[in-house]
Order: sequence, then structure tokens, then C-alpha cells
Amino acid sequence: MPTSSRFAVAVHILTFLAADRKRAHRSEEIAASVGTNPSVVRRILGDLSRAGLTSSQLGKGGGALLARGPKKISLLDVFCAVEEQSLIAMHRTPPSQSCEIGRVIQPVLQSMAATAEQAFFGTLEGHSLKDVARSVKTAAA
Amino acid sequence: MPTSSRFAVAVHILTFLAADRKRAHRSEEIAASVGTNPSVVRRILGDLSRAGLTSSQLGKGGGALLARGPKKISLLDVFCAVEEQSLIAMHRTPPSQSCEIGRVIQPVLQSMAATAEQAFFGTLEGHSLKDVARSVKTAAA
DNA sequence: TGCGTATGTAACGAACCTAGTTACATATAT
DNA sequence: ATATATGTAACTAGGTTCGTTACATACGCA
Repeated sequence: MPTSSRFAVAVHILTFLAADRKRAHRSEEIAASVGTNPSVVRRILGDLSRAGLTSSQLGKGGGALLARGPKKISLLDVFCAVEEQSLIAMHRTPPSQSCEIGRVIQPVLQSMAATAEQAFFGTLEGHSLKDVARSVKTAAA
Repeated sequence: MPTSSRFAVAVHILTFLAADRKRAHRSEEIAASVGTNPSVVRRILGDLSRAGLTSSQLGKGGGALLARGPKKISLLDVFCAVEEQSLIAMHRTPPSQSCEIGRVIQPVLQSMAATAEQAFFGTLEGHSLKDVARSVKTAAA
């Protein structure tokens, strides 16, 4: 249902950066690994740097770097940086206010949705970029 | 992020049916409460009946009915009936197979995504249509 | 200072999805 | 028979995503 793949691409980018923190990586280099256009990578790197997860350097030898250790970057940080916060959408057009159910269904639903979303986000928070990098290393071996 | 409001509408429909189980309710009647077109309601009722949550009757006095008690319908049942199962999408185009990270990132991500999704679904499973109906009644009072 | 390099961002299009609308065949009650 | 209600197809408008191109801006280095 999620029509966006930004989270997957963002984690890919960050995992790429985490694999070699000794130097900056150009968007072109990252894009080759992700399998997309450098501009798409830069667009997502923009979100990530606005969220304080990466930094970028211009000019020769420039590119993107992790702004902090992979152990200190949770998948929730990544998700919040690049995706909408809410997993469950309400009615597009407001329900009837002259119906008792229509009048109150949205707040009721939203509070239940919030508990489910919290469970989702809590789990994401429990996984760090370091965990991903480790799993990737193991799987690649 | 969810571009679909089907879950919200489906819960609304089912709550409407749960509020008066003594008779069948026409799509037109439900649509007035939801604030949409009867055909939209029938489309979603199609999903719900395929999932065994509702049944329908044709002809005069016809309409939709809950197929079982609201205590026996979980929000997970509803979600699965009308929405995609996966909350996290992978790359649209496959990542580079010549890159070690690109080769394994998807399964790694998917397994972590699965734990978060399970937390989400588990919470939805813990709420029944009866809970929603009760909250609506309380909120309406 | 000037050149090459890399980012950040805007703009545009193709593809896709959602939901609103209309239409109609089919089944049912009376 | 007739009126009624569903189920579903077809079409449209609107929104979102992502790939692409383009370019202004900033930085390193000779």
C-alpha cells in the first residue's frame, strides 16, 4: 500500500555510507548501487541531511557522509526523515456530521490507529543502521 | 503516506452495520453516513464480503449485514480485507547485483520491516469492531 | 584567480493509484 | 411482473512517485 520506496532507498544509501566512513561518497557512486538516478539519491540525501543524519561536501573529493555513528541512527530516524508519519489515512471527504457515527468515527479510529502506529514505530526504533550493516555483511559473506 | 482511505471507510461501514444488526442496510444509507457515493460503499462491501465479514441481500429490504458478531471481527480482519499487506515498499527497480550491498539489502530490509509490520498488525488484531462501536457510543454520548 | 567537480533544487513527464461517477446486468421480495 | 438492491465494469479527475534534465551554487586545488 505504501506507494513510496523512499524508506528502502534511504536505508540503502545510509548502509552504503556506513560501509566506508573513511571518505565521502558521490551521489553518482551511490546511485549505481541503488540502481537509480543520481538526482534521486541527492533528493533523498536532502531529506536525510535536513534530519541531521548525513552531511555533504561540495567540490572535488566531495559527497555524502554519515553525520553520526550507525549505532546512533535508528530506522525510525530514517523513516521519519523520508516518509509521511501516518500509516492510516482517514476519509478523504469528511463523513456526515448529521450522523452520530459519522460525527465521531474519525477521532475514535485515529486513536486506535495511533496505538498500532506506535507499535510499528517502536519496532523501527529498536533497529539501528548498525544492525542493518551487520546483517548485510553476514548475508554477503 | 497511505494513499488509500479504504480502511477508514471500511471500519466506518462496519461500525454502521454493527450499530443496528436487526436489519440490512442499503449502500445508499451507508453512503450518506460515510459521505460518499453508494457505489464506493458497494465496492468496499465487495471486499468485506469476499473476506467473509459481511453478507448482502438483494431486492426490497435488502442490503448489507455483518456476517458475524462485532466481537469476532478484528481491525486486522478489516485491514487485510481492503488494504495491501505490506507497509514498507522495496526499491521500484532492483538494486545493482554487482554491488555487495545491492545484492542483499532487500531481504535484510524485508526481514526488519516484517517485525515492525507484525507489531502493527498485532495491535490491530487486539482491537475488535466491538471496541470501536463502544468507543463511538461513548464519544457520541 | 580560474577551472573542474559535486551538491541542491526546480521543472517536467510517464506511470500508477484512488475515489467519484455513471451505467447496467443480475438477483430477490412482494 | 415490477420495483428494488447489489456487484461490477468503465471512465475521469486528481494526486503521488520517481526518473530525467537542467542549472545555479559552492568548494578544492593548481
